[in-house]
Amino acid sequence: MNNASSETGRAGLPAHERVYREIRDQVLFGALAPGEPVTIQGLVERLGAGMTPVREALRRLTAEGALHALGNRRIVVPELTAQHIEELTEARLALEPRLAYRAAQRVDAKTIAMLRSIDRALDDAIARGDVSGYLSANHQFHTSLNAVAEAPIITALVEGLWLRFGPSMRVICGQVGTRNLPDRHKDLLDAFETRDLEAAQEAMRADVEQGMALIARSAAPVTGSTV
Amino acid sequence: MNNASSETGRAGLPAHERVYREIRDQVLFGALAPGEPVTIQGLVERLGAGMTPVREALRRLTAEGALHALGNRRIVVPELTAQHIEELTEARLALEPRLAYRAAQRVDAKTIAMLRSIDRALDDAIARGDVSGYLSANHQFHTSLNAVAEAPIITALVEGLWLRFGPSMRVICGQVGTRNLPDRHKDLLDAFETRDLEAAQEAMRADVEQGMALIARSAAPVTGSTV
DNA sequence: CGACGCAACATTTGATCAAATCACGGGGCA
DNA sequence: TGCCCCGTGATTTGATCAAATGTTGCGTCG
Repeated sequence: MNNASSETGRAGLPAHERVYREIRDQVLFGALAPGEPVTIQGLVERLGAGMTPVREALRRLTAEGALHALGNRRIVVPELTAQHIEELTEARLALEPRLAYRAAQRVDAKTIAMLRSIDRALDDAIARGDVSGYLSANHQFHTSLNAVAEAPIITALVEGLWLRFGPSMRVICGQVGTRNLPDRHKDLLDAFETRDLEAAQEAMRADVEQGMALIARSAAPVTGSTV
Repeated sequence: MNNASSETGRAGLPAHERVYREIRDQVLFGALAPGEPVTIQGLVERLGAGMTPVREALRRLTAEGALHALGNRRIVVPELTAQHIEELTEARLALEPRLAYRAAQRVDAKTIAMLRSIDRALDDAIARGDVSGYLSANHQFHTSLNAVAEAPIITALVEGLWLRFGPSMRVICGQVGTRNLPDRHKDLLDAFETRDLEAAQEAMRADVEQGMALIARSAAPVTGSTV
């Protein structure tokens, strides 16, 4: 009971870990806009943590590509160029269908039920026009799926990829609304139930391609937008 | 002229960056053995740096998977299990042939000449039985190749993968000697010269598979070996 | 238009606090 | 009587903080 920050279930963890997750979630859910500068002291004030933990969290996030370190020892939320989007698409297509394939080999009925539950929450969020809810549920769906694949290294790679397009995802959802958002999850879950490995892989491929196409289409070089 | 450490061409960089590269090279070239504990204070003494830079470098390396953080806030060089090797193989096969493909699209004559030069140094190292020389040249070959692919994100992913099996690579070379080391570089370079994209991709696939098979074969669960 | 000065910020250091491991000694059990 | 298990204290190591230092960027004045 030494910490007076918001009780979001991060008790007992070291400060740098808590700070890391805090910032990571803010990147993932779009609380930080692309191009926005990130200062250490600002974070120190905002999160009520010391300087060293913030520093370590920032270093870790830049190593993962969630943040971008300019040469001038300044850190910003990266803005995706068309080049980056193309590369991210290629990387995701190379890895995530494989994870789906592995997951289809290992998934059980209980997990499928859980995934369906998450997917229903996702549909609800879309129906409500709840962007944050959609992003959160979508991420949770894929995270849960990756856990089933039992491939921690590849999963870590993919998580890093998600960190990179998180901020842009938020911007895009704000632009196009929650209509036309990708959801190949039904096909994926059906493939899980029939143990069709190839179909699961294909469904994931389609989901990734659809999502990244959305980002690519809306990728305007917005610099200083209204936060 | 504030730093009295060894002049290895790392002048002008921030201390944490210098420390990071130092440790990373030691991991990559096998100066640190798998299972070996890594302490902050030991590094502080050995590298003559402050505590905070060492701390940041360690955090970054653990984030990349080059080091493994135990729950008990202790850090060790990871030991690869068969599971990990299988996963690393899958990830490398998914990514590196693509990089070779992209490199083949973009490579020019001058770069091919440079790569051939590195490959000759590599052959020399094998002939001399120089393990460190082989590891260094091999890494340099792939790094130079990746630079040609113009895919910084995927390249960063692959670099992270290399960090993971670096220590084991060293151990294995020590066991089997420099004979039978993988070298599909000739095929790769020939494919570059004829602009055969598919052949380049295939050569890289073979090189990766050969190298990882070597690791998998020699992967004994050695715990406390003679350091 | 260029040079100077100011302010904000990152970097680094050293010290201090907290946690975990290791070694050692005593007691119980075969 | 000898061996093994467990509790306790010392020591090593990690985590965090506050302050000093150097650099960068920007506004301003000549």
